[in-house]
Amino acid sequence: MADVFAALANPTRRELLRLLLERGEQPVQQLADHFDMRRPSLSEHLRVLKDAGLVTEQPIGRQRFYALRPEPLREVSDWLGPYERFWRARLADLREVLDGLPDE
Amino acid sequence: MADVFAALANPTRRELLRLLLERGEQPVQQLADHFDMRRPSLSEHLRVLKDAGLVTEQPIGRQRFYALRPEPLREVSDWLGPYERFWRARLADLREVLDGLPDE
DNA sequence: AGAATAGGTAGGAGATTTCCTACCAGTCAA
DNA sequence: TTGACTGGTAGGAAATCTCCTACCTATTCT
Repeated sequence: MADVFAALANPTRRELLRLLLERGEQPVQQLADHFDMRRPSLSEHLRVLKDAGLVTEQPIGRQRFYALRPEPLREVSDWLGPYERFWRARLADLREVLDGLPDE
Repeated sequence: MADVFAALANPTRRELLRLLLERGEQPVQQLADHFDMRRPSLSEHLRVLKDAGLVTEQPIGRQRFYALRPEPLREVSDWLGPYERFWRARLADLREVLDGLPDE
C-alpha cells in the first residue's frame, strides 16, 4: 500500500499506467517508444510498478508483455473514501450558503 | 497535481492528513505530539502539504493552526476514475466466470 | 552456429528527500 | 523588559531516486 503511493509519485510511472489502460498489454519496446528515456530506466520504472502490484509481466518469446493490474488502485480509492465524505460535506456547506444568498 | 501525488508518497504526511481529518484543525505542537520526530522535520512536511494545497495554515497568537483542505484529493479521485471503470469491469468478468461454474 | 533482437542487470553520477542540530522571530505573561 | 513558548529557517548528513552507459542473457531468424 505504501509502495503504491510511492509508485504513483513519479510522472513517468503514471504515464506508463495510462498507456497500459488505453492500449491494453504492451511489450516494453512499444512502451519505450513513447518516452524520451533509455530502456534501462524504463525497466526500472516497470519494476517499481510490478513490485507495487500495479502491473503484471508475461514473457512471450523474447518479448515481455506488461499489463495493468488495477487492484492496488482500488486500495487508493478506499483510502480516499473518508476524505471524499469530507469534501462532499464542504460542497454541501457551500451549496447551503449559496442557497441562502439573495438575488439567486 | 503532480505535487499532490508526491505529497502523498510519504507516510508521515499521510498520517498528518489523517490526524487533521479525524480531529479537525490543530496547532503544530499537538500534531507533533503524535510523531517520534523533531519539529523542524514536521514543519517541512507541513510545508510540502501546504504547497500541494492539502492543508491551510492560520496563525492565531503564537500558534499556527493547520486544517485539512481536501480539494486536491478530489483531483486524485478524478484521476482514479478511468482505472476504477477498469477494475469494476474485471470484477464483473470474475462474477461472470463464477456464475458459469457448476456446483455453485 | 552466428547474428540480430528484446529486455534485463551492474554500477555510478547527480538530484532530491528526509531527517537532524543549531539558531532565529514573533507572541504572551510576569 | 525579560523570560518562556510556538514554530519557523539554515545548513548539512545520509539515504533514496532517477537517470545514464556498458554489458549480459535469452530467444529467434538465417
